[in-house]
Amino acid sequence: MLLNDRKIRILEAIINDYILTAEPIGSRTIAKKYGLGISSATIRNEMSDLEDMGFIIQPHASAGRVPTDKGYRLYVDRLMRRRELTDEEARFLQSVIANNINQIDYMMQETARAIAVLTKCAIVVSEPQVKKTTIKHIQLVPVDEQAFVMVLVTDSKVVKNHLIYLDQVPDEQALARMSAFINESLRELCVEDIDSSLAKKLASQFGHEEDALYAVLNAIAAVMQSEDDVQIYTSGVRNILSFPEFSDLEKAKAMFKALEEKDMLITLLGKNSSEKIQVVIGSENNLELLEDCSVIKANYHVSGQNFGSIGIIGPKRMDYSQAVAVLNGILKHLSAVIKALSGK
Amino acid sequence: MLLNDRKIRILEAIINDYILTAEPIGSRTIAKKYGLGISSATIRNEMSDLEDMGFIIQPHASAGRVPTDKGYRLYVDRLMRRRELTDEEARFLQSVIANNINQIDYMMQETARAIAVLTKCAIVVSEPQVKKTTIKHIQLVPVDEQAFVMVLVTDSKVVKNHLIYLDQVPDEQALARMSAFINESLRELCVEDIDSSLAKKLASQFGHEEDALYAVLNAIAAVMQSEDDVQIYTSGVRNILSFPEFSDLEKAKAMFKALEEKDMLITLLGKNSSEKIQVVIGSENNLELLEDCSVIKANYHVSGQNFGSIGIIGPKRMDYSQAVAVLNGILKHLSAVIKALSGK
DNA sequence: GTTAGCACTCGACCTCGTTGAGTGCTAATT
DNA sequence: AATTAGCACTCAACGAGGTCGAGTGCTAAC
Repeated sequence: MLLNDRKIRILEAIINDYILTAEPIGSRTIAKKYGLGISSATIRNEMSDLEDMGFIIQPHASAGRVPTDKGYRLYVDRLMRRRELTDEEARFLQSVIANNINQIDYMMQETARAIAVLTKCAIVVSEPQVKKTTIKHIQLVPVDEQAFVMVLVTDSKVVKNHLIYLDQVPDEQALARMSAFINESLRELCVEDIDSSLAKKLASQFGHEEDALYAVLNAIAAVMQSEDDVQIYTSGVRNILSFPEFSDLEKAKAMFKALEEKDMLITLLGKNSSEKIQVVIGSENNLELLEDCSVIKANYHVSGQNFGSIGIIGPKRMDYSQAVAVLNGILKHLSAVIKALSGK
Repeated sequence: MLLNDRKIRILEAIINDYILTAEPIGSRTIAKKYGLGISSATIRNEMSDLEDMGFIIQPHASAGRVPTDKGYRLYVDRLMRRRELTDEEARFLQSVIANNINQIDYMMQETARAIAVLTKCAIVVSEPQVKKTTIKHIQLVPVDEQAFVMVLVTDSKVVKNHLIYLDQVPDEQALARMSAFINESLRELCVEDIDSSLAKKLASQFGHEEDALYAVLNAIAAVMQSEDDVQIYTSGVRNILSFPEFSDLEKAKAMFKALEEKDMLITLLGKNSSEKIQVVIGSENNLELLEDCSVIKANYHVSGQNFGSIGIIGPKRMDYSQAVAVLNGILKHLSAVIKALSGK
């Protein structure tokens, strides 16, 4: 059977209406609401065909039609109008990015919150993994008689703190010397390169304050360890309560629970590092718990560095065009801000 | 009317049962389930008295009784069995505290998450305010040609990072000198003491690299500014969905929304800094949105420093004894860990 | 190929009677 | 005087039955 132009127009009407109302839509409604110049009976025949082709389905015998995953896929690929962000949306996103540029690992979380506000969807963010990046600088900063801080800067400008407690904290000068020594030894090393044999070698080279040196190297390893498994944050999860598809409390609960399962979210955001925005509809994600959801996701790279991934999770009838526009907007603003800062 | 022993035992039975079942409880049930040795008719009479005294109430004419705020208050003050944490609970909390002792500002959030798991309630945490504490140390750490990090350590061991972008980043030695100079000038100063006149004075004293110095002082001010309004975090908010009192979707939504209102949460946690655990029942908190909830809260001080506050929010029939035990446990473990670390 | 007409389906909603848990009151019992 | 048994009454919850309306598929006419 051929998917002629009229069928497409009808399918488009069904999907647009369903996105708006979340109610199954019947032939008469289409005839009345979307002046296609044909009668409801004709539309009925065409709808029957569309159902045979797998684009729409009847939830039960005497109900209207609802788009299937295949229907949404066609919509996203061919029918959806791609739009730009409104000025207001753009300004909002830009301000969030600009305001958090001083704490890059925090920025993605704040951005997620902003997207949640704009799209009214749930947002998942994964942080960049430190182990893939190299150590740029280490600095030991005194705190008091029992503790000092190890500050670790990676080449992707992520800064991590780690308090180190010790019976005998070296004085400020000693800490500075040790910082310099470690920096000299570890500069540009990948975080993965640090192991116990390296620690031993360094300790013998440095020759004194062994306790402190070991503690620092351990701390570096600990930071690495904790960053080793990807960090995942969610935001705006409560937004799903506003969607009628989750007005069943059990479904809502299941959804909340699903969005707490880190492993699943990692799978969801995926490992591919394409810079293109991806739309995953319903069961395409192969995750049973989220088969009623769609995900729009993107990876962020700035000058070749991975800043993490963002996924927008909503019901299958979510506003795809907005979601895509928002992710595109972020991509644009992020590079713009970074470029402006690096002064070129 | 006198609140005699028998009335108290009946009230206790009602509250205990209601905490368990969330259903209004009638005289016959009490007679059967809690062998008090009196008939349901007698219990009916006593319940009628208890209602007159304001301890219980009938939600509607032919229903059983439910405790009032006054009833819960009596329960918490006089009837509730105070219990200790189980070994398992204690171990769990201790491990969370110990594992995050290296990042103190992060520890409270992780602790909140742990409490949410234990109590199945929603948890609110407020961070300690930097402006009340003094600057212990500042360190400038190079990142790359366009940026360096200002690391700020407060006397309560909280460490804050702030990336500073500049056309001309001073080299490592210059940064070190500037760190030393600022430390010398600001040591033990309260964060509130830094203003533009001080900045001018310091800039003229230091004499060179004015741009960078101003940027750093601004950054210090910015950190102060952002910390100026209390930071509030929530955890385990979705737990409220499991309580039957919020099985009405509208109520659940209202609750979610309420727990996003920062101002309200600040009011809720309160400004008083008593070290005692406080129980606030229902409308005692004077917040209409949360009048169906109770809050158990505590402030944490270690060697006189405020670490922030934690509030456990649940329905009025929550497990008060567990909530109190958990907060007590945290208080204990926190001091224990800190003491162990400071080596005394 | 399109449309009007019609029988049919089925969820949503309303009404109404039944059930059962609960109360308060009164009179009998201890 | 306190307790209890008994009874009439109340009311939410539940299920059965009925109506309504939005929707369909099919057939015959245009």
